[in-house]
Amino acid sequence: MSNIKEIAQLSGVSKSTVSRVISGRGYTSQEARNKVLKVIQELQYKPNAVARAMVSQRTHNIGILIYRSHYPVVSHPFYGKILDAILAASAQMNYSVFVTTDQEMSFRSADFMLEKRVDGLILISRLEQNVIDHIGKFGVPYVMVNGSTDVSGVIHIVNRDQDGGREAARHLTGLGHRRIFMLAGPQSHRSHHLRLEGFRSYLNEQRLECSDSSIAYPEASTFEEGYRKMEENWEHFQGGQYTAVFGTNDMIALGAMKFLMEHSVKVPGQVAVMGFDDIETASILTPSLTTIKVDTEKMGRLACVMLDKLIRQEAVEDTAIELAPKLVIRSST
Amino acid sequence: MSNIKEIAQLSGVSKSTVSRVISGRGYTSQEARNKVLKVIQELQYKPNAVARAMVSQRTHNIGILIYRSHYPVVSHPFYGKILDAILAASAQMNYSVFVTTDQEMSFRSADFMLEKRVDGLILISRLEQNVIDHIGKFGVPYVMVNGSTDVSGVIHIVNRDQDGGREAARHLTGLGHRRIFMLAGPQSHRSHHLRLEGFRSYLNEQRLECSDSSIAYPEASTFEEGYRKMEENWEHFQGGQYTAVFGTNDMIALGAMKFLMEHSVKVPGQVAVMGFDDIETASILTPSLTTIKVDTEKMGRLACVMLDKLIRQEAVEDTAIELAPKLVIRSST
DNA sequence: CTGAAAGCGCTTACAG
DNA sequence: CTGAAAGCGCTTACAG
Repeated sequence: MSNIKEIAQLSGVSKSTVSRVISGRGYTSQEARNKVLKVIQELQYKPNAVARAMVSQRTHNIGILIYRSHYPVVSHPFYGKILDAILAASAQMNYSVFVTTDQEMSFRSADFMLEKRVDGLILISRLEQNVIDHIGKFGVPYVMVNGSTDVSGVIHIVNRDQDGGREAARHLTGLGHRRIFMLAGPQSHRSHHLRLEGFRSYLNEQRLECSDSSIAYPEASTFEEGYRKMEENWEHFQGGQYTAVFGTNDMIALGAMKFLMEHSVKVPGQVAVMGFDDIETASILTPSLTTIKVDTEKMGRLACVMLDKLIRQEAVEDTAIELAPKLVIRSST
Repeated sequence: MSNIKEIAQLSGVSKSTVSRVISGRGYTSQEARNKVLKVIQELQYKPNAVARAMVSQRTHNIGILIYRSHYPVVSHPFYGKILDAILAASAQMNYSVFVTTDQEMSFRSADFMLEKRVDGLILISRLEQNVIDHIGKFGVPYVMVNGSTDVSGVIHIVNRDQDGGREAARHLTGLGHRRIFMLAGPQSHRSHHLRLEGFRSYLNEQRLECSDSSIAYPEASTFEEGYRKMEENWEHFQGGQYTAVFGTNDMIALGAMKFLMEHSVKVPGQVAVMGFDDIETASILTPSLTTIKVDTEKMGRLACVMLDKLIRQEAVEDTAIELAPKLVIRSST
């Protein structure tokens, strides 16, 4: 590939002039400009971004870190959508993005990104405090998406999960359901915890029963675990006169729904099922799943916008950005 | 962030020595090594990969280009899985990866990657010949995944789609189906074309009827289009005594299945439905979908392995790498 | 308006 | 075994 030196020689000017023509900064004569531009065309010159980064101390690259112990990661129906939004937004803002996934919660991926001198980092989902602390030490700007941290002042974009939980409870009770079985994902995860909390708080306010025996805790937020927990609690469920199931995410709800249908339970006729997230599968299934939609598009976009502000050292008003969830009524309730 | 110069000063040696200690190349005394390593520890020094790339003319970055006009891209149930595999494999091989998605088939994304001086490029899915030609001009190694090109000598990793189509036909006819309705995605796309071709060739060999009226062509390979085409052909379908539907991908098949179920057709009792790809949703739905599994994991991994060979200028035996599809029997047939 | 020089943070021969 | 120098491809003051 050609470089600035070659272009300078071929067009009979100095490297400085070539640089000025390309950047448009500083004075250049019309004549010089024409000659240079012509040679650039002919050689199909592509400026070397590595060299530029070297002198400007800015790579215009950002890194996305996703820690997940299980597949899918990028193709995850929820996180993948956030990633899609980030990719679209960052392209518009002229950032290239490194996507890094890590099975274990190690420093490896983070260090890699640090060595590559990314301008900033987007941390997706839950990650351990020590990783956050580690990254914080190097002064590289970062934002968190759909996760939380104890470090104050860190920009994080989250869904109003508690409100969403309440919304779900309002919808189900509004339909007349009084005995609702809850399948709540890992409570160490902010979202699952808050969704359950919101759901329960609404039931409590309405003076509806909501005992601990009405809650089962799948060990992972997966379809399989949703199915398994429903199976495990099948006898209790039948004896408890439940008329509805609430899962703290769609996958769990879908797993439970599958189990119910396999046992000839009519959904929503006999039991209504509701999830949270609004993944694509939720709308495809028969019956399609009623759920609480998380605005993943906005999450991803805002993550980029906020990170860009941090990178450019602009003032940032809010450190916690909370997005409004939205009830999506389909045919499972 | 600290640099090699700072480390040299603090440990009382030259930059050259520091560099030698870090790289492990060339001689260094035990004493010098200890001093340098100690300072590196204290400063939490992270070598600047940008500077290294500058001198070594190798970034150890690769770029993934995905052109798709519609969302989802990264979270696409099929392409996302390939991407996941690429990410995992490239991390193992110490490459960082830029993920770039583009709505239009422009040079923009490709040029961006070229400017970043990636060591190589992975092109996913179908892309127009002019984009491939453009990339080819710059001498950057690239491989294609799940796509095809007229340029000879280009490494491409594909599924044996024709074999898969035949396998599907064998399965359905083996179950006794004689009248099969086909929903074939965009025929400009290699996969959809070959899958249909394979399916038809098997029927022909078995002297089974396979007229053009038994085929409908959804305009996109989506759930919605599968549904819509089934709807459009509903009368014809009912009149034609069809007992099975074959979709050239799962999404199309799923759309058709949804329509059938909404019209009280028992699947597989009255009509069997079969897809292609084996996306996650296929196993989740009730009834779960019988399909032909594409080895996306291997596709992604091989793409990295082959690209790495090209980058290191190793000899490459085969230019076309074809993976074997696998029949996955579930409950829709 | 233009060019020579210095410098970004490294690595790699080359002397010593 | 070690250090000074040159160079990777740019940009940015600075002189002219």
